[in-house]
Formats: sequence, structure tokens, C-alpha cells
Amino acid sequence: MPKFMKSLNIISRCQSSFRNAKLGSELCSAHHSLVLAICREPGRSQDDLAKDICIDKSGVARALASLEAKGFVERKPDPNNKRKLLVFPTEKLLEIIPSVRSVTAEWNRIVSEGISEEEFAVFQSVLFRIEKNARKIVDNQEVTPEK
Amino acid sequence: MPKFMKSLNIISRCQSSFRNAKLGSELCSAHHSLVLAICREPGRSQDDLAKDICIDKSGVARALASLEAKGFVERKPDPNNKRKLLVFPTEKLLEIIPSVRSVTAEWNRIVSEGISEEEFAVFQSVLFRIEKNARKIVDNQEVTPEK
DNA sequence: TTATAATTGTTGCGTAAGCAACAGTTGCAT
DNA sequence: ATGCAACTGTTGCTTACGCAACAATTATAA
Repeated sequence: MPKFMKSLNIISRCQSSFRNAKLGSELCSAHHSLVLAICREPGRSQDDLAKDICIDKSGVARALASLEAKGFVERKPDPNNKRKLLVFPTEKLLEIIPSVRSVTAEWNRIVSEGISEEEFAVFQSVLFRIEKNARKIVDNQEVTPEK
Repeated sequence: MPKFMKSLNIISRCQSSFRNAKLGSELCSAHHSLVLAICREPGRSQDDLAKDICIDKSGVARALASLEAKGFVERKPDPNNKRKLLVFPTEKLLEIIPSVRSVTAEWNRIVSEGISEEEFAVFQSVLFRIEKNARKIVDNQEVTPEK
């Protein structure tokens, strides 16, 4: 009955357009979630970041290589585990991160116009549960591909 | 305060993975929204479809060219407007569309586990309003890029 | 210890999708 | 009627990202 996924995909794409239009020059393009995650908790491994934002580790690796080349992040090997690279924001990233946050805030403000706090609370609560269910699906899929 | 967009993007990507894992062989990959829209209302123009699912018209053009090459859709020039191409599903598409719908239904069922009908109703209502607001933003952007 | 399995990151390959530029068609203003 | 603007679709270019394969490291089991 519900075709909510269509709305969800549309909103996702619109936000991407919005962000690119606002920040296109500064940050590359769609790495905003990534840099926000890095600044929220510096020193995480690439794998950790990939799982957090649910993007393939290859995409994270390439995004970070690009961000590092542009001087936005630094990657240091984990002394306790030579496989891991720990990711840190640079000064350059910390300088522009407020503008990233402000664009995000502007987006949030505009799209939530006409929605009461109570409604929004329910919305978010449901959304988080859907996210949790969605994560479970893809995790289980890689374990039992054909069942 | 709300970092709901992260959830939204994650859910979007998870659904894409899920669909590909289930239908990868039959339909190309991420053209599910498109073929569903085509079957829901045969004979729409490419531009109409692009606006409906909020994808750039170039993407729709390429997707339809690919779908046509594989025999899933047919494009006929609009007799009333030589610019337009009207898109129709073929028998081949109509045969597999039930499996597309069933995968979508399975996804919807799983991700909405543990959510009451009342909550889901609020969720959808809010989601639709956010979609409407998001569409307005990108529409206005192309009119007034710097304001 | 040694062999096997699991982590972590990188690379090759393919597809999706956005933006800009373009061509053909239609609508509109004058 | 003529010229300009808007609409519709296509193509070139770029980037994002998923999957599979691989290399290096670490964990586990024997």
C-alpha cells in the first residue's frame, strides 16, 4: 500500500542537489556525510566510517583519498593494528565545516516547514526503526544470499 | 537537532542493494521506480517521467534507451507534439513487473516491522510534506540561484 | 607453531546520475 | 509572419558508488 520509498529517494536526491549547489566549490560533492562523521568523532577507521554511513568501503577509501589529496583529512596508521587507517580532520576541514553544518541546517529548516514538533518526533522515531530494519536486511543478505 | 537525512540516505542505499540482489539479473539495476511509473500510467513523456521521479531528464533518456534496447519499453513519437516521446511497457516488461512489485512489497513489509499503523500514517504524511518542500527547493533554485 | 579464516584497505570494472551544451520543435509576442 | 523564448530529448563529461578480486595484517584452531 505505501509507496513511501519513492518519496524517500526523491528527498535524498533533492538534498544532494541542494548541497552541491550550495557547497559545490568548497567540498567535492557528496562527501558531506563523511566529513561530518569524521569531525564528530576523529580517529575512526575507514571501515568503521563505512559501516556507520552504510557505504561500501571502496567508496569510502576513494572519497578519503580524494579528501586527503585536497588537504581536508589526514590518515594515520593505527599503532595497534597495522591494517587500520585512522582518519582525522585537518585545520582546513575544520574551517569549512561550519558552512557545511549551516547548509545542512538550512535544508532541515526548509524541508520541515509546516510540520509540528509532535509529528516530527514520530517521524524520526519511525525513520530510525526503518533504518535499523534496513541495515539488518542487507547484513543478513550477505550471510544468506539465497533463502 | 535532527540528523534524519543520514537515515534517509542510508535507507535509500539499502533498498537499492536489496533490489539489485533480488532482481539484478532480470531488470538492469536501478530502473525500478521508472518501470513502475511507466506501468502505472503508460504513454507518458520522458520529461513527465523525469519530473515525477525527480531524476535528471538525461538519466531518464539513457535509462529508457537501455530499457528499449532490452525490449522492456517502447517509445513512440507523440502525434500532437513532435518533441515528445511517449513511453509504453512491452509484454516482456508486463510479464516481470509482478516480481518487481513483489520485491518492493517484501522490502516494505520487512522495513516496517515493529511500526504501528498510526505511527506509519504520521510518518507517511510527514514524508510527503518533506518531499513537497524538497521539490520546491530545487525548483526555486534553478530560478533564483543566488538569493 | 602453522595453517586457515577473518579484517581492513585498495583497485578494476561497470552502472547510475547530475550538469552543461546542443538540436529540433513549439508557443508567444509583436 | 517573424523572431525570441520555452519545451523535449540527446550527448559529452564528470563523479559517486556497488561488487568482486586482491594484498596485507591479524585472529583462530589444530
